[in-house]
Amino acid sequence: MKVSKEIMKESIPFPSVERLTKLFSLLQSVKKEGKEKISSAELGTLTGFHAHSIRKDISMTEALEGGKDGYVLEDLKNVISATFDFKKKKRVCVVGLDMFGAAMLSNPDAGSSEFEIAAGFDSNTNRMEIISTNVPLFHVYKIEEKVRELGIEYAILAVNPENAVKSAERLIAGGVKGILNFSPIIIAPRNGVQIRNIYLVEELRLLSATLRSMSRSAQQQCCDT
Amino acid sequence: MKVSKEIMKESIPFPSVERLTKLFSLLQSVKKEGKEKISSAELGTLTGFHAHSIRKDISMTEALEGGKDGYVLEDLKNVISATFDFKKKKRVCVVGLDMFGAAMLSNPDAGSSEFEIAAGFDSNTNRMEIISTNVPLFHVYKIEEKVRELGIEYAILAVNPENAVKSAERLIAGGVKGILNFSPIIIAPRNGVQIRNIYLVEELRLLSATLRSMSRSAQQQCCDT
DNA sequence: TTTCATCTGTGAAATATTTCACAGATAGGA
DNA sequence: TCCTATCTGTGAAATATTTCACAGATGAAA
Repeated sequence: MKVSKEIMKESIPFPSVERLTKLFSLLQSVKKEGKEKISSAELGTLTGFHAHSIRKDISMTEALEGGKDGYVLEDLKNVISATFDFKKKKRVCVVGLDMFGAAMLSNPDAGSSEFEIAAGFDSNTNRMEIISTNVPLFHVYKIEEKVRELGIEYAILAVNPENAVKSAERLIAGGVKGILNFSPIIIAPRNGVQIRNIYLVEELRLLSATLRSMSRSAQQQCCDT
Repeated sequence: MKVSKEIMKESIPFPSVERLTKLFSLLQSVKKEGKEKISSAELGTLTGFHAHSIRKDISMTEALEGGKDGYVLEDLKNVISATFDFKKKKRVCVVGLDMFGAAMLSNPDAGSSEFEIAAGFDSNTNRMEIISTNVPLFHVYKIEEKVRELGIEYAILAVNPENAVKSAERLIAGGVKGILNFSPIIIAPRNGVQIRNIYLVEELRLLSATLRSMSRSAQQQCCDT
Protein backbone atom coordinates (compact mmCIF):
# COMPACT_ATOMS: atom_id res chain seq x y z
CA MET A 1 0.00 0.00 0.00
CA LYS A 2 3.00 2.30 0.29
CA VAL A 3 3.96 4.48 -2.60
CA SER A 4 7.19 6.37 -2.97
CA LYS A 5 7.20 10.12 -2.52
CA GLU A 6 7.92 10.83 -6.17
CA ILE A 7 4.97 8.87 -7.41
CA MET A 8 2.75 10.41 -4.78
CA LYS A 9 3.60 13.82 -6.10
CA GLU A 10 2.21 12.86 -9.48
CA SER A 11 -1.04 11.73 -8.01
CA ILE A 12 -3.65 14.47 -8.12
CA PRO A 13 -6.93 13.70 -6.38
CA PHE A 14 -9.81 13.06 -8.74
CA PRO A 15 -11.91 16.09 -7.71
CA SER A 16 -8.93 18.28 -8.49
CA VAL A 17 -8.49 16.62 -11.86
CA GLU A 18 -12.13 17.36 -12.58
CA ARG A 19 -11.84 21.01 -11.63
CA LEU A 20 -8.59 21.53 -13.50
CA THR A 21 -10.08 20.01 -16.62
CA LYS A 22 -13.02 22.38 -16.38
CA LEU A 23 -10.72 25.31 -15.77
CA PHE A 24 -8.81 24.41 -18.90
CA SER A 25 -11.95 24.49 -21.02
CA LEU A 26 -12.98 27.73 -19.38
CA LEU A 27 -9.64 29.36 -20.07
CA GLN A 28 -10.03 28.68 -23.76
CA SER A 29 -13.15 30.84 -23.90
CA VAL A 30 -11.86 33.54 -21.57
CA LYS A 31 -8.77 33.86 -23.69
CA LYS A 32 -10.86 34.78 -26.70
CA GLU A 33 -12.10 37.81 -24.81
CA GLY A 34 -8.56 39.15 -24.80
CA LYS A 35 -7.91 38.83 -21.07
CA GLU A 36 -4.27 38.24 -20.20
CA LYS A 37 -4.42 37.64 -16.48
CA ILE A 38 -7.01 36.08 -14.25
CA SER A 39 -7.22 35.63 -10.50
CA SER A 40 -8.40 32.63 -8.53
CA ALA A 41 -11.33 34.73 -7.31
CA GLU A 42 -12.46 35.47 -10.85
CA LEU A 43 -12.13 31.83 -11.78
CA GLY A 44 -14.25 31.08 -8.74
CA THR A 45 -17.05 33.33 -9.89
CA LEU A 46 -17.00 31.87 -13.37
CA THR A 47 -17.05 28.23 -12.30
CA GLY A 48 -18.74 28.22 -8.94
CA PHE A 49 -15.75 26.56 -7.26
CA HIS A 50 -14.13 28.02 -4.15
CA ALA A 51 -11.15 30.18 -4.97
CA HIS A 52 -9.27 28.28 -2.27
CA SER A 53 -9.81 24.99 -4.01
CA ILE A 54 -8.74 26.44 -7.30
CA ARG A 55 -5.48 27.71 -5.87
CA LYS A 56 -4.77 24.42 -4.20
CA ASP A 57 -5.56 22.52 -7.39
CA ILE A 58 -3.23 24.70 -9.39
CA SER A 59 -0.48 24.39 -6.80
CA MET A 60 -0.64 20.63 -7.31
CA THR A 61 0.40 20.86 -10.93
CA GLU A 62 3.69 22.66 -11.33
CA ALA A 63 5.51 25.60 -9.89
CA LEU A 64 3.61 28.59 -11.25
CA GLU A 65 4.01 31.96 -9.68
CA GLY A 66 0.88 34.00 -9.78
CA GLY A 67 1.67 37.68 -10.13
CA LYS A 68 -0.16 40.62 -8.61
CA ASP A 69 -3.28 40.39 -10.71
CA GLY A 70 -3.53 36.65 -10.69
CA TYR A 71 -2.30 33.99 -13.03
CA VAL A 72 -1.00 34.69 -16.50
CA LEU A 73 -3.74 33.08 -18.51
CA GLU A 74 -1.47 31.59 -21.12
CA ASP A 75 0.88 30.10 -18.52
CA LEU A 76 -1.96 28.62 -16.56
CA LYS A 77 -3.35 26.98 -19.67
CA ASN A 78 0.05 25.57 -20.53
CA VAL A 79 0.64 24.19 -17.08
CA ILE A 80 -2.69 22.37 -16.96
CA SER A 81 -2.22 21.19 -20.50
CA ALA A 82 1.24 19.85 -19.70
CA THR A 83 0.06 18.11 -16.55
CA PHE A 84 -2.52 16.08 -18.41
CA ASP A 85 -0.94 16.04 -21.85
CA PHE A 86 -3.83 17.90 -23.46
CA LYS A 87 -1.71 18.95 -26.41
CA LYS A 88 -1.29 15.48 -27.81
CA LYS A 89 -3.75 14.70 -30.60
CA LYS A 90 -6.08 11.82 -29.80
CA ARG A 91 -8.35 9.79 -31.98
CA VAL A 92 -11.95 9.10 -31.17
CA CYS A 93 -14.66 7.00 -32.79
CA VAL A 94 -18.43 7.11 -32.55
CA VAL A 95 -20.38 3.86 -32.25
CA GLY A 96 -24.09 4.00 -33.06
CA LEU A 97 -25.16 6.53 -35.65
CA ASP A 98 -28.77 7.34 -34.98
CA MET A 99 -29.58 11.04 -34.59
CA PHE A 100 -27.55 11.39 -31.47
CA GLY A 101 -24.52 9.56 -32.77
CA ALA A 102 -24.68 11.40 -36.08
CA ALA A 103 -24.75 14.69 -34.17
CA MET A 104 -21.59 13.62 -32.37
CA LEU A 105 -19.90 12.79 -35.66
CA SER A 106 -20.26 16.32 -36.86
CA ASN A 107 -19.65 18.02 -33.55
CA PRO A 108 -17.79 21.21 -34.41
CA ASP A 109 -16.23 21.55 -30.96
CA ALA A 110 -14.42 18.25 -31.22
CA GLY A 111 -12.85 19.38 -34.46
CA SER A 112 -11.30 22.43 -32.86
CA SER A 113 -9.95 20.44 -29.93
CA GLU A 114 -7.20 17.86 -29.57
CA PHE A 115 -9.70 15.12 -30.36
CA GLU A 116 -10.09 13.98 -33.93
CA ILE A 117 -13.13 11.94 -34.84
CA ALA A 118 -11.52 9.24 -36.92
CA ALA A 119 -14.30 6.72 -37.53
CA GLY A 120 -17.98 5.95 -37.12
CA PHE A 121 -19.60 2.55 -36.69
CA ASP A 122 -23.16 1.29 -37.05
CA SER A 123 -24.94 -2.00 -37.60
CA ASN A 124 -27.28 -0.55 -40.21
CA THR A 125 -25.62 -0.23 -43.59
CA ASN A 126 -28.55 1.63 -45.14
CA ARG A 127 -28.44 4.25 -42.46
CA MET A 128 -24.74 4.79 -42.99
CA GLU A 129 -25.25 5.50 -46.68
CA ILE A 130 -27.56 8.40 -45.91
CA ILE A 131 -25.21 10.14 -43.52
CA SER A 132 -23.12 12.83 -45.14
CA THR A 133 -19.77 13.17 -43.44
CA ASN A 134 -16.06 13.15 -44.09
CA VAL A 135 -15.50 10.64 -41.34
CA PRO A 136 -15.06 7.07 -42.63
CA LEU A 137 -17.92 4.80 -41.60
CA PHE A 138 -17.78 1.05 -40.99
CA HIS A 139 -19.97 -1.80 -39.91
CA VAL A 140 -19.78 -2.61 -36.19
CA TYR A 141 -18.18 -5.96 -37.04
CA LYS A 142 -15.08 -4.03 -37.95
CA ILE A 143 -14.76 -2.17 -34.65
CA GLU A 144 -11.88 -4.19 -33.25
CA GLU A 145 -9.93 -4.18 -36.52
CA LYS A 146 -10.36 -0.49 -37.33
CA VAL A 147 -9.82 0.77 -33.79
CA ARG A 148 -6.47 -0.99 -33.77
CA GLU A 149 -5.56 0.01 -37.32
CA LEU A 150 -6.39 3.69 -36.87
CA GLY A 151 -4.92 3.96 -33.38
CA ILE A 152 -8.20 5.08 -31.83
CA GLU A 153 -7.92 5.65 -28.09
CA TYR A 154 -11.37 6.87 -27.09
CA ALA A 155 -14.91 5.99 -28.04
CA ILE A 156 -18.28 7.67 -27.83
CA LEU A 157 -20.88 4.97 -27.35
CA ALA A 158 -24.36 5.94 -28.53
CA VAL A 159 -26.00 2.64 -29.37
CA ASN A 160 -29.25 1.27 -28.02
CA PRO A 161 -29.16 -0.53 -24.66
CA GLU A 162 -29.25 -4.04 -26.14
CA ASN A 163 -26.00 -3.53 -28.00
CA ALA A 164 -24.12 -1.40 -25.51
CA VAL A 165 -22.22 -4.13 -23.70
CA LYS A 166 -21.24 -6.00 -26.85
CA SER A 167 -20.02 -2.81 -28.49
CA ALA A 168 -18.03 -1.90 -25.40
CA GLU A 169 -16.37 -5.31 -25.46
CA ARG A 170 -15.38 -4.88 -29.08
CA LEU A 171 -13.95 -1.47 -28.36
CA ILE A 172 -11.95 -2.77 -25.42
CA ALA A 173 -10.73 -5.71 -27.49
CA GLY A 174 -9.53 -3.21 -30.06
CA GLY A 175 -7.59 -1.39 -27.39
CA VAL A 176 -9.47 1.80 -26.56
CA LYS A 177 -8.45 3.38 -23.26
CA GLY A 178 -11.63 5.27 -22.47
CA ILE A 179 -15.31 5.11 -23.30
CA LEU A 180 -17.91 7.82 -22.99
CA ASN A 181 -21.11 5.87 -22.71
CA PHE A 182 -24.31 7.72 -23.61
CA SER A 183 -26.47 4.62 -23.79
CA PRO A 184 -28.96 3.98 -20.99
CA ILE A 185 -26.93 1.15 -19.46
CA ILE A 186 -24.26 1.39 -16.82
CA ILE A 187 -21.07 -0.21 -18.04
CA ALA A 188 -18.88 -1.17 -15.11
CA PRO A 189 -15.19 -0.32 -15.41
CA ARG A 190 -12.84 -3.10 -16.37
CA ASN A 191 -9.28 -3.91 -17.38
CA GLY A 192 -8.15 -0.44 -16.50
CA VAL A 193 -10.32 1.06 -19.22
CA GLN A 194 -11.92 4.29 -18.06
CA ILE A 195 -15.63 4.52 -18.57
CA ARG A 196 -17.91 7.47 -18.01
CA ASN A 197 -21.61 6.80 -18.11
CA ILE A 198 -23.72 9.75 -19.14
CA TYR A 199 -27.36 8.93 -19.51
CA LEU A 200 -29.75 11.74 -20.24
CA VAL A 201 -32.63 10.61 -18.08
CA GLU A 202 -30.27 9.87 -15.23
CA GLU A 203 -28.69 13.29 -15.42
CA LEU A 204 -32.14 14.83 -15.21
CA ARG A 205 -32.92 12.59 -12.25
CA LEU A 206 -29.74 13.64 -10.57
CA LEU A 207 -30.74 17.28 -10.97
CA SER A 208 -34.10 16.67 -9.40
CA ALA A 209 -32.69 14.39 -6.68
CA THR A 210 -30.12 17.00 -5.75
CA LEU A 211 -32.79 19.62 -5.46
CA ARG A 212 -34.80 17.34 -3.26
CA SER A 213 -32.07 16.21 -0.97
CA MET A 214 -31.29 19.31 1.01
CA SER A 215 -27.88 17.82 1.70
CA ARG A 216 -25.24 19.77 -0.01
CA SER A 217 -27.49 21.81 -2.18
CA ALA A 218 -25.19 24.64 -1.21
CA GLN A 219 -22.53 22.47 -2.78
CA GLN A 220 -21.16 24.55 -5.58
CA GLN A 221 -23.20 27.59 -5.04
CA CYS A 222 -20.87 29.94 -3.30
CA CYS A 223 -17.43 31.14 -3.95
CA ASP A 224 -14.72 33.16 -2.34
CA THR A 225 -15.01 36.87 -1.62
CA MET B 1 -24.91 27.13 10.53
CA LYS B 2 -26.72 24.74 12.84
CA VAL B 3 -29.42 22.51 11.53
CA SER B 4 -31.92 20.57 13.58
CA LYS B 5 -31.58 16.81 13.85
CA GLU B 6 -34.70 16.11 11.82
CA ILE B 7 -33.53 18.09 8.85
CA MET B 8 -30.10 16.55 9.09
CA LYS B 9 -31.63 13.14 8.73
CA GLU B 10 -33.07 14.16 5.40
CA SER B 11 -29.73 15.26 4.12
CA ILE B 12 -28.06 12.58 2.05
CA PRO B 13 -24.50 13.33 0.97
CA PHE B 14 -24.14 14.15 -2.69
CA PRO B 15 -22.01 11.12 -3.63
CA SER B 16 -24.71 8.91 -2.16
CA VAL B 17 -27.39 10.73 -4.12
CA GLU B 18 -25.37 10.10 -7.26
CA ARG B 19 -24.98 6.42 -6.57
CA LEU B 20 -28.59 5.92 -5.58
CA THR B 21 -29.75 7.63 -8.75
CA LYS B 22 -27.56 5.30 -10.80
CA LEU B 23 -28.81 2.30 -8.89
CA PHE B 24 -32.36 3.32 -9.66
CA SER B 25 -31.68 3.42 -13.38
CA LEU B 26 -29.85 0.12 -13.15
CA LEU B 27 -32.72 -1.55 -11.33
CA GLN B 28 -35.08 -0.67 -14.16
CA SER B 29 -33.02 -2.76 -16.58
CA VAL B 30 -32.32 -5.61 -14.17
CA LYS B 31 -36.01 -5.88 -13.46
CA LYS B 32 -36.72 -6.60 -17.10
CA GLU B 33 -34.56 -9.70 -16.82
CA GLY B 34 -37.03 -11.13 -14.35
CA LYS B 35 -34.82 -11.00 -11.26
CA GLU B 36 -36.75 -10.54 -8.03
CA LYS B 37 -33.99 -10.12 -5.49
CA ILE B 38 -30.55 -8.61 -5.70
CA SER B 39 -27.69 -8.35 -3.21
CA SER B 40 -25.41 -5.44 -2.55
CA ALA B 41 -22.52 -7.53 -3.89
CA GLU B 42 -24.28 -8.06 -7.21
CA LEU B 43 -25.11 -4.38 -7.45
CA GLY B 44 -21.45 -3.73 -6.80
CA THR B 45 -20.35 -5.87 -9.72
CA LEU B 46 -22.85 -4.23 -12.03
CA THR B 47 -21.98 -0.65 -11.15
CA GLY B 48 -18.39 -0.79 -10.00
CA PHE B 49 -19.26 0.72 -6.60
CA HIS B 50 -18.18 -0.93 -3.36
CA ALA B 51 -20.89 -3.12 -1.88
CA HIS B 52 -20.26 -1.38 1.43
CA SER B 53 -21.03 1.99 -0.02
CA ILE B 54 -24.16 0.69 -1.62
CA ARG B 55 -25.45 -0.72 1.64
CA LYS B 56 -24.67 2.48 3.48
CA ASP B 57 -26.36 4.54 0.79
CA ILE B 58 -29.48 2.42 0.95
CA SER B 59 -29.55 2.55 4.73
CA MET B 60 -29.70 6.32 4.45
CA THR B 61 -33.02 6.28 2.67
CA GLU B 62 -35.67 4.44 4.64
CA ALA B 63 -36.00 1.37 6.79
CA LEU B 64 -35.70 -1.49 4.33
CA GLU B 65 -34.95 -4.95 5.57
CA GLY B 66 -32.83 -6.91 3.19
CA GLY B 67 -33.71 -10.61 3.29
CA LYS B 68 -31.40 -13.54 2.93
CA ASP B 69 -30.71 -13.20 -0.78
CA GLY B 70 -30.43 -9.44 -0.75
CA TYR B 71 -32.92 -6.70 -1.40
CA VAL B 72 -36.33 -7.26 -2.93
CA LEU B 73 -35.80 -5.49 -6.21
CA GLU B 74 -39.21 -3.91 -6.35
CA ASP B 75 -38.99 -2.61 -2.78
CA LEU B 76 -35.58 -1.15 -3.36
CA LYS B 77 -36.78 0.67 -6.44
CA ASN B 78 -39.74 2.05 -4.55
CA VAL B 79 -37.66 3.23 -1.64
CA ILE B 80 -35.22 5.11 -3.84
CA SER B 81 -38.04 6.47 -5.91
CA ALA B 82 -39.86 7.68 -2.81
CA THR B 83 -36.75 9.28 -1.35
CA PHE B 84 -36.23 11.46 -4.38
CA ASP B 85 -39.78 11.65 -5.65
CA PHE B 86 -38.96 9.94 -8.94
CA LYS B 87 -42.58 9.03 -9.54
CA LYS B 88 -43.78 12.55 -10.02
CA LYS B 89 -44.04 13.55 -13.68
CA LYS B 90 -41.79 16.43 -14.62
CA ARG B 91 -41.70 18.65 -17.65
CA VAL B 92 -38.59 19.37 -19.63
CA CYS B 93 -37.79 21.61 -22.57
CA VAL B 94 -34.99 21.59 -25.10
CA VAL B 95 -33.33 24.85 -26.11
CA GLY B 96 -31.33 24.84 -29.33
CA LEU B 97 -32.48 22.49 -32.05
CA ASP B 98 -29.50 21.73 -34.20
CA MET B 99 -28.74 18.04 -34.71
CA PHE B 100 -27.93 17.45 -31.10
CA GLY B 101 -30.96 19.29 -29.73
CA ALA B 102 -33.24 17.64 -32.26
CA ALA B 103 -31.91 14.24 -31.17
CA MET B 104 -32.81 15.14 -27.62
CA LEU B 105 -36.32 16.12 -28.65
CA SER B 106 -37.02 12.66 -29.95
CA ASN B 107 -35.11 10.76 -27.28
CA PRO B 108 -37.11 7.58 -26.73
CA ASP B 109 -35.73 7.02 -23.23
CA ALA B 110 -37.09 10.28 -21.95
CA GLY B 111 -40.53 9.29 -23.15
CA SER B 112 -40.55 6.13 -21.09
CA SER B 113 -39.37 7.92 -17.97
CA GLU B 114 -40.96 10.41 -15.61
CA PHE B 115 -39.72 13.26 -17.79
CA GLU B 116 -41.97 14.61 -20.50
CA ILE B 117 -40.44 16.75 -23.18
CA ALA B 118 -42.98 19.53 -23.35
CA ALA B 119 -41.43 22.15 -25.60
CA GLY B 120 -38.54 22.98 -27.90
CA PHE B 121 -37.01 26.40 -28.58
CA ASP B 122 -34.76 27.75 -31.29
CA SER B 123 -33.83 31.10 -32.76
CA ASN B 124 -34.08 29.87 -36.33
CA THR B 125 -37.68 29.72 -37.54
CA ASN B 126 -36.76 28.01 -40.80
CA ARG B 127 -34.99 25.22 -39.01
CA MET B 128 -37.97 24.64 -36.78
CA GLU B 129 -40.24 24.16 -39.74
CA ILE B 130 -38.15 21.25 -41.01
CA ILE B 131 -38.14 19.32 -37.75
CA SER B 132 -40.85 16.70 -37.55
CA THR B 133 -41.97 16.17 -33.99
CA ASN B 134 -45.04 16.16 -31.81
CA VAL B 135 -43.38 18.48 -29.35
CA PRO B 136 -44.55 22.10 -29.72
CA LEU B 137 -41.74 24.39 -30.90
CA PHE B 138 -41.33 28.10 -30.20
CA HIS B 139 -38.95 30.92 -30.83
CA VAL B 140 -36.41 31.52 -28.05
CA TYR B 141 -38.06 34.87 -27.34
CA LYS B 142 -40.93 32.93 -25.87
CA ILE B 143 -38.85 30.88 -23.44
CA GLU B 144 -39.80 32.76 -20.31
CA GLU B 145 -43.49 32.88 -21.19
CA LYS B 146 -43.87 29.26 -22.25
CA VAL B 147 -41.76 27.79 -19.46
CA ARG B 148 -44.03 29.47 -16.98
CA GLU B 149 -47.23 28.65 -18.84
CA LEU B 150 -46.42 24.96 -19.33
CA GLY B 151 -44.95 24.45 -15.86
CA ILE B 152 -41.60 23.33 -17.19
CA GLU B 153 -39.14 22.55 -14.41
CA TYR B 154 -36.01 21.37 -16.23
CA ALA B 155 -34.20 22.38 -19.38
CA ILE B 156 -31.74 20.77 -21.74
CA LEU B 157 -29.51 23.49 -23.10
CA ALA B 158 -27.95 22.66 -26.46
CA VAL B 159 -27.33 26.04 -28.04
CA ASN B 160 -24.06 27.41 -29.34
CA PRO B 161 -21.69 29.02 -26.84
CA GLU B 162 -22.60 32.60 -27.75
CA ASN B 163 -26.23 32.13 -26.75
CA ALA B 164 -25.80 29.82 -23.79
CA VAL B 165 -25.76 32.40 -21.02
CA LYS B 166 -28.66 34.41 -22.42
CA SER B 167 -30.76 31.29 -22.86
CA ALA B 168 -29.97 30.16 -19.34
CA GLU B 169 -31.08 33.53 -18.01
CA ARG B 170 -34.38 33.29 -19.86
CA LEU B 171 -34.94 29.80 -18.51
CA ILE B 172 -34.21 30.90 -14.97
CA ALA B 173 -36.48 33.92 -15.37
CA GLY B 174 -39.21 31.53 -16.46
CA GLY B 175 -38.69 29.53 -13.29
CA VAL B 176 -36.86 26.33 -14.23
CA LYS B 177 -35.24 24.56 -11.31
CA GLY B 178 -32.49 22.71 -13.11
CA ILE B 179 -30.51 22.99 -16.32
CA LEU B 180 -28.53 20.33 -18.11
CA ASN B 181 -26.06 22.35 -20.09
CA PHE B 182 -24.51 20.62 -23.10
CA SER B 183 -23.07 23.78 -24.60
CA PRO B 184 -19.33 24.32 -24.38
CA ILE B 185 -19.57 26.99 -21.73
CA ILE B 186 -19.55 26.57 -17.99
CA ILE B 187 -22.62 28.16 -16.48
CA ALA B 188 -22.04 28.90 -12.83
CA PRO B 189 -24.87 27.98 -10.43
CA ARG B 190 -27.13 30.74 -9.27
CA ASN B 191 -30.31 31.52 -7.38
CA GLY B 192 -30.56 27.97 -6.16
CA VAL B 193 -31.01 26.68 -9.69
CA GLN B 194 -29.13 23.44 -10.19
CA ILE B 195 -26.91 23.33 -13.21
CA ARG B 196 -24.97 20.40 -14.61
CA ASN B 197 -22.44 21.19 -17.28
CA ILE B 198 -21.77 18.32 -19.67
CA TYR B 199 -19.48 19.26 -22.48
CA LEU B 200 -18.39 16.53 -24.86
CA VAL B 201 -14.81 17.62 -25.34
CA GLU B 202 -14.39 18.12 -21.65
CA GLU B 203 -15.72 14.70 -20.83
CA LEU B 204 -13.19 13.24 -23.23
CA ARG B 205 -10.48 15.32 -21.61
CA LEU B 206 -11.53 14.11 -18.21
CA LEU B 207 -11.19 10.51 -19.41
CA SER B 208 -7.70 11.12 -20.67
CA ALA B 209 -6.70 13.20 -17.65
CA THR B 210 -7.89 10.49 -15.30
CA LEU B 211 -5.88 7.90 -17.15
CA ARG B 212 -2.84 10.12 -16.92
CA SER B 213 -3.09 11.08 -13.30
CA MET B 214 -2.25 7.88 -11.51
CA SER B 215 -4.13 9.25 -8.51
CA ARG B 216 -7.22 7.32 -7.96
CA SER B 217 -7.21 5.46 -11.22
CA ALA B 218 -8.21 2.54 -9.08
CA GLN B 219 -11.12 4.76 -8.22
CA GLN B 220 -14.20 2.81 -9.15
CA GLN B 221 -12.52 -0.27 -10.38
CA CYS B 222 -12.94 -2.73 -7.63
CA CYS B 223 -15.82 -3.97 -5.65
CA ASP B 224 -16.57 -6.14 -2.68
CA THR B 225 -15.87 -9.82 -2.53
C1' DT C 1 13.62 52.63 -2.81
C1' DT C 2 9.93 52.20 0.26
C1' DT C 3 5.21 51.44 0.94
C1' DC C 4 0.95 49.32 0.13
C1' DA C 5 -2.74 46.72 -1.62
C1' DT C 6 -3.47 42.49 -3.80
C1' DC C 7 -2.69 37.75 -4.85
C1' DT C 8 -0.81 33.28 -4.59
C1' DG C 9 1.12 28.95 -2.09
C1' DT C 10 0.59 25.81 1.37
C1' DG C 11 0.66 23.40 6.02
C1' DA C 12 -2.77 22.52 9.24
C1' DA C 13 -7.60 22.23 10.96
C1' DA C 14 -12.13 21.06 9.97
C1' DT C 15 -15.31 18.23 7.31
C1' DA C 16 -16.95 14.73 4.47
C1' DT C 17 -16.73 10.24 2.63
C1' DT C 18 -15.32 5.63 2.33
C1' DT C 19 -14.13 1.47 4.28
C1' DC C 20 -14.38 -1.85 7.80
C1' DA C 21 -15.86 -5.25 11.17
C1' DC C 22 -19.13 -7.38 13.28
C1' DA C 23 -23.86 -7.81 15.52
C1' DG C 24 -28.32 -9.14 14.19
C1' DA C 25 -31.79 -10.88 10.92
C1' DT C 26 -33.42 -14.27 7.72
C1' DA C 27 -34.62 -18.54 5.40
C1' DG C 28 -33.70 -23.26 4.27
C1' DG C 29 -32.55 -27.80 5.72
C1' DA C 30 -31.93 -31.48 9.22
C1' DT D 1 -37.08 -26.32 16.49
C1' DC D 2 -32.41 -25.51 16.04
C1' DC D 3 -28.38 -24.88 13.30
C1' DT D 4 -25.95 -22.73 9.62
C1' DA D 5 -24.71 -20.01 5.80
C1' DT D 6 -25.65 -15.68 3.89
C1' DC D 7 -27.03 -11.02 3.89
C1' DT D 8 -27.92 -6.43 5.60
C1' DG D 9 -27.39 -2.27 8.93
C1' DT D 10 -24.50 0.66 11.12
C1' DG D 11 -21.20 2.87 14.56
C1' DA D 12 -16.47 3.66 14.40
C1' DA D 13 -11.84 3.95 12.20
C1' DA D 14 -9.36 5.27 8.33
C1' DT D 15 -8.99 8.28 4.35
C1' DA D 16 -9.79 11.95 1.39
C1' DT D 17 -11.15 16.52 0.48
C1' DT D 18 -12.25 21.12 1.50
C1' DT D 19 -11.60 25.14 3.93
C1' DC D 20 -8.84 28.30 6.38
C1' DA D 21 -5.35 31.58 7.81
C1' DC D 22 -1.52 33.72 7.06
C1' DA D 23 3.43 34.19 5.35
C1' DG D 24 5.64 35.65 1.32
C1' DA D 25 5.77 37.60 -3.43
C1' DT D 26 4.67 41.03 -6.70
C1' DG D 27 4.24 45.31 -9.10
C1' DA D 28 2.51 50.01 -9.12
C1' DA D 29 2.80 54.45 -7.20
C1' DA D 30 4.94 57.99 -4.60
